Amino acid sequence: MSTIKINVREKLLEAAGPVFSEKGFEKATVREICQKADVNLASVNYYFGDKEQLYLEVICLAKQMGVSRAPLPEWTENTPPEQKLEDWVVTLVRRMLGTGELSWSNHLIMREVLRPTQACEHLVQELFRPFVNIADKILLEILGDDVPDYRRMQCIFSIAAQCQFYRVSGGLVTLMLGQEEQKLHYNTEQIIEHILQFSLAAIKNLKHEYLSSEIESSSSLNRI
Amino acid sequence: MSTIKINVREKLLEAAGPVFSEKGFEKATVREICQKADVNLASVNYYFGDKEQLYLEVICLAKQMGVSRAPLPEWTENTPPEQKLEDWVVTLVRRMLGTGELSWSNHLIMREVLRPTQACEHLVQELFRPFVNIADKILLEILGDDVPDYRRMQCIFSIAAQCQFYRVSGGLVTLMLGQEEQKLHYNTEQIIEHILQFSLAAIKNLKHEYLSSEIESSSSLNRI
DNA sequence: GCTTGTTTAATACAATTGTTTAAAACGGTG
DNA sequence: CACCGTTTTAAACAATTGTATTAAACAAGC
Repeated sequence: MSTIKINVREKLLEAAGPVFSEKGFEKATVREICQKADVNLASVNYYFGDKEQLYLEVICLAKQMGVSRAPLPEWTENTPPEQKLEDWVVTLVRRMLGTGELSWSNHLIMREVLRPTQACEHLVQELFRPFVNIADKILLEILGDDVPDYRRMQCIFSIAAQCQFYRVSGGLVTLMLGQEEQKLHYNTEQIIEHILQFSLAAIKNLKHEYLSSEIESSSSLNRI
Repeated sequence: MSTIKINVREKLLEAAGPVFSEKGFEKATVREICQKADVNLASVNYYFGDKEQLYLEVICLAKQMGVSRAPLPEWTENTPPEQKLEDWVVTLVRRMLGTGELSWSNHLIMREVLRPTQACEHLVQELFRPFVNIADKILLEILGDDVPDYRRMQCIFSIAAQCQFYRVSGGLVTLMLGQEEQKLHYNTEQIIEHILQFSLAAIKNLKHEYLSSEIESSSSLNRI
């Protein structure tokens, strides 16, 4: 007797998430959402005013789920920065490539990244910028403060770009490789391992570059 | 007397390119295209059958323009592979981030990458796979054949990912950085330079990894 | 000049969209 | 039971879409 009467608002929010994520704002229809939520067609306008307001609330919901779904692990004072960076990348890839029941939130957030609306600014402030700031601190630990700020940000972008690639261009990757090749060498764990190794090498090289330019002559070990 | 009578077909193709690129297939309307082309509404169906056929022909046109717009430079036998890789990256970034009058073709192709339709398979075969094969040969020159094939492909994906990032998430980058910061350190040339340095360091490290694992024990079986 | 095939034009059509409306159903409260 | 505010329902509305239709304009050949 307690669950048969669920709030219509909640039913709408739950039903709208996957639909918006799959179809996008424009192609998603109020009729399909209401049908999936098993409520009357007029309910969206009754409870949310219009379709766009419903969308904004769904985005907010997706943001909360995205954080709680794949949280960063706890670190102690002497956790090495390389370990932190690995955790950070793992978390990012998990959030981006996560599959399963709740993956609609990832898709929806990615849609906002690819084609920002007014909701994206909210995501930047509440989700992206804090997450990037964490990576920035890690890189500061690894690189030291001789490397200028914008160079760290470029590295963060390069890492995030690789994670994003497999989410965004997954269809292309499937078309480029055979499907058996993809299943062999492109599961989530191997993708993570490659991104980490690739990026860590580049970062370490950046550090050496600034080290050697500081010492100038004595260091003969610049890696390239 | 010669130019006042342009083919209606061509007018439609030229007008449809920017519209499809800006709005996407679904949101682009036949009415807007016909209005921009200054032809009658029924012309699309008369010359192309339906909207989708027009779209396919526009994609084909975009592919041709994309290649001719930013071609790869000519190489001689003794062009060093690092130079080739730089040319390759420069070409890819130019094709992806290219602005100006003809940039609608880039946008349109990127739309196909992000959400592949049947037209994408054509793009893979005619545009992406040949271009990736070139990079694969370059990396083979740099890395040698001790590095397995899929590792080269992972590197290519990582490079392409970084190029794609600034095209795909340009709006996000603008939101994350201040606009003045973006204009300072994120113009095309600096993006290219960073991607090159970042990726080349990672690739060289990969080479050293396989070199050392080869030398340290004569048996070549101890990869994992 | 008339005929014939091709192109252009204006309009109509059927389907789908978000939104509104007005009445019915519901749930307490006196 | 009667009343009243809230919620739900079915239907309608206005706008927009791709496409079809039908007739007019045109060009070319005889």
